[in-house]
Amino acid sequence: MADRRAERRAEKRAAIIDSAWGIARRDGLGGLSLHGLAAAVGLRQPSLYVYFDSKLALYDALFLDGYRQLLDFVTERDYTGDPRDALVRFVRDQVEWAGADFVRFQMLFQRSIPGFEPSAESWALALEFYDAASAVLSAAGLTRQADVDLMSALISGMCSQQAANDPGGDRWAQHAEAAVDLFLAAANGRPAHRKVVSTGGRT
Amino acid sequence: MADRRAERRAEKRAAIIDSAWGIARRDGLGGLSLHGLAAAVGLRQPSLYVYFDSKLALYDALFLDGYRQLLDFVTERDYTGDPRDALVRFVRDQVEWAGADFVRFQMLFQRSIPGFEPSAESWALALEFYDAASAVLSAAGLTRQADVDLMSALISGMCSQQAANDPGGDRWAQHAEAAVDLFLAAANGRPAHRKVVSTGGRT
DNA sequence: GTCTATACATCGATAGAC
DNA sequence: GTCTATCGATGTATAGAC
Repeated sequence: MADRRAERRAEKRAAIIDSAWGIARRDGLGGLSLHGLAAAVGLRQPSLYVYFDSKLALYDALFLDGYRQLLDFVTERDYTGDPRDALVRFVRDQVEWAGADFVRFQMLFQRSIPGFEPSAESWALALEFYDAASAVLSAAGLTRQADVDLMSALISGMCSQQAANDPGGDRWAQHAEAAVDLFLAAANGRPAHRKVVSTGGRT
Repeated sequence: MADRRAERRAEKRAAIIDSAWGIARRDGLGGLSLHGLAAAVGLRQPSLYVYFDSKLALYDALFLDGYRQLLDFVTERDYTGDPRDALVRFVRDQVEWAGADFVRFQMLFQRSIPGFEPSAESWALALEFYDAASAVLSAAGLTRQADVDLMSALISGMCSQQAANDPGGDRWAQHAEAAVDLFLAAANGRPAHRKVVSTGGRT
């Protein structure tokens, strides 16, 4: 078909985005420049405007691409089966995924670029991920708002620390099981009212 | 004596730093410019070089000032008394403090400015804070590396979510008690103990 | 210590030829 | 679709007068 052109265009766009990730990993997200990016893909800077309307549009494409990667990563994995085990795997996967690429994590989960707001289309993909994550938590019995808020915060914190302090490692990822069991122990053995306790001593 | 001059100089430096925080809150940390900052304090841009050697030095001053604020905040509070209650107060205070100023949180705990690395002097102050935080955790019985890593991650995540999603609110801060009790219930129902090494952590 | 003037670089974006 | 050329803005930093 005559969509040969659109296809090659999409491929080139993807190549530019890949290259942008590489530069961002080296120079930081805020250090990304169109001149440098163009040079890296064998173009002159104005030619990038054939593929992106503006620099913010490029950032939006990165945001979208990052969530596409994350969503692909999540959907190609199996979080069915025993809900507790699934949640453990989910947490470990998330932390490892975050630790694999700090700037990608930064782009998706932190607000480090002044003036950048994801487009509605990109944000929709982000919401898809949050829905998928909610399903895994919910299946394991974490449905109360407080539980979800806290578990989300813990996963987020583990990802952040892993990405910032031990990129590529597993110092925080290895605590996935402990993290999940903390919550499940509390959520399962919870009567109407929580009334603890802590003697300060040990048993 | 003739330190009148040094005194006024320090005051002016502090005024510049305060103004810089205000601009950063409005334009983002990366959106801070020396021209804009100078105008805001009634100076011309080159005059800022009397007070700061470079823009990175200004960022370092902000980093230092932020940790000074945090350390003042922590030391003026009382985290003695019942260790569990102290830890609950500590967590709540931290989350509220983070939620009070997103860019300050961003400067202290995220790496959003390409090329900026805190100086050794500034970093020393950061370590003071981590020591103080460790003491509060440790007093409550959280001494194992895994416990400290996870509790740190949870506090960090709560702060991050609070600052990014509910600035000035208390959606995450109100879960301080639940967060602490999760950990203490687990830590107390467990025979102890291994030795812990320094966390060296940063979010 | 503050100013004017300016160097000098970088950057995002546009116009128009090919 | 890619280029050359260039604009205009911004931004950091320095020199030197006062």
